[in-house]
Amino acid sequence: MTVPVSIMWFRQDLRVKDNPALNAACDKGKIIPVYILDEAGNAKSEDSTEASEVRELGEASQWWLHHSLTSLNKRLNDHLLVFSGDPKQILAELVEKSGATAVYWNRCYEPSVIDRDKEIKKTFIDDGIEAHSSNGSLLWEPMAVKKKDGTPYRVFTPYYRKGCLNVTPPRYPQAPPARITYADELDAVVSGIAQHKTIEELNLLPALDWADGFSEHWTPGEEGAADKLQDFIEHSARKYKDARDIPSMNATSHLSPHLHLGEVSPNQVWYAIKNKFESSEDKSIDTYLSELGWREFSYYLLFHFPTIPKKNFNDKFDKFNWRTDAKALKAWQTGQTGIPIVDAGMRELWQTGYMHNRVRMIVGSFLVKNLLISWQEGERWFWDCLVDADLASNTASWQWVAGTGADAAPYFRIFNPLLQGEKFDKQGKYVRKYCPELADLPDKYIHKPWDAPSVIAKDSGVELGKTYPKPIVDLKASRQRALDAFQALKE
DNA sequence: TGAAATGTTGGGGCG
DNA sequence: ACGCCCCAACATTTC
Repeated sequence: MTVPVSIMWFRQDLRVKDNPALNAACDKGKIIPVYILDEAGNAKSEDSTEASEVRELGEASQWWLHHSLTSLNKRLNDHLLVFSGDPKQILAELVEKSGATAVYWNRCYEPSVIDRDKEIKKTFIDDGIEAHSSNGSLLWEPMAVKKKDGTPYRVFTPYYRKGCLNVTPPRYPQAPPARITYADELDAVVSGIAQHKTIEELNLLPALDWADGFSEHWTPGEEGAADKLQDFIEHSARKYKDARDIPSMNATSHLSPHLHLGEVSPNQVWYAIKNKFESSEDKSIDTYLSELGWREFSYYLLFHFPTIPKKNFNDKFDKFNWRTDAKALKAWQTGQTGIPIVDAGMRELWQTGYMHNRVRMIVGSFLVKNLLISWQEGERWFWDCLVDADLASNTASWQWVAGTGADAAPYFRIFNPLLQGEKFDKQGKYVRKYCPELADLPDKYIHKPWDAPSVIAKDSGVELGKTYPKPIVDLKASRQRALDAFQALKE
């Protein structure tokens, strides 16, 4: 009697533990583990509607993916088969060549991917091949959560409390498969498939050495994710509520890039925290868990409002006249705005592929409100630079900051980067780290070098317009300009 | 998961 | 002792 063979199609679930699809596939028999870099989307992007956007991965995400696949392959004892091309066609060919009788995967929630996967599932089932999808990435799947009247929530708190917490607890993490048995002679199976590649051949690493610094901060893969989670639980979770706002403390979990590719499931994080701290012994635990809730909310919004990656959630803003200012945009991107906390954040992003969340809000507000440049520009830059770039979180968060989104910051909430700096980076530790040319300024002027008396500036080696830019906008005037512009829209 | 303007209160200095 | 002013500290309102 022969053992049935299944294809385990890895996507955004690059882990072995708590992987429902992998467990189901292993229960069935032997597996063929597969990863496919989807290039189908790029070819048809011309005629795609807003709702079915398929994006090319950002540069930082590509770097991460390369290392994450390498790590997964190791965990699978070098059995991961990697392809580049159209998943539908490649999977079909694999099924045919291998004699597999079933395909397993965990669901993704980007609009275009949902459509694609539905089609794949239907085709297989029509051909008599089993196709099973599971929930491996979310605590609460979007389709299950609705208001009483059947429409989706638009505000976070009722969504999270009434729609999620009060209805069902998140699925408890599953034990990893007792053993993984691989299908025989995988080499023969893939030998004739042109799209078969090695991980290196996917060409995910940037040509320049831009990403070299990333590895000082990050270890992509399931093990790196577990380490970060352990670190967070031991050192930061208990003080999260207040410490998370201080960029120099690095008291956030740093799990976002790991969660994005599913190197750890939100369920594993949720229960690791819950079990460790019993019934939320302090508010920090609930605050952290609600941040996982915001991640869920982003996926929820993307599912129910699939146009949010491109269009304003609140279409009133469609007629807003954003400024086009290539020079200012460039200054923002490169951390040369002359506003220390903004520049520090943008440079952290460039150097590490990451930015502390408090600072993301500050630089976002600055771009959209002080510079009046559209959130899409910011979103695109983050998409390319962030190792945790995630369509759902990135677009929902930018719309939030811009005031165009669901349950968003109101238009009149304009961060004053100077006050934010003084409040959350009192001694300027964060600014000094990423803007070393300002490091010798006294605390009093670290966030406003333009106010430093000339003697002090000179002593600190700071010459505005030379060693560090003058502010590219006047904070007070640009604030007023934004208020006026948004006010006009309202009328 | 703001900021700034405006309003209110209460303590202390002072005539 | 009292009124007056100043101002910090806090609260409320408005954008």
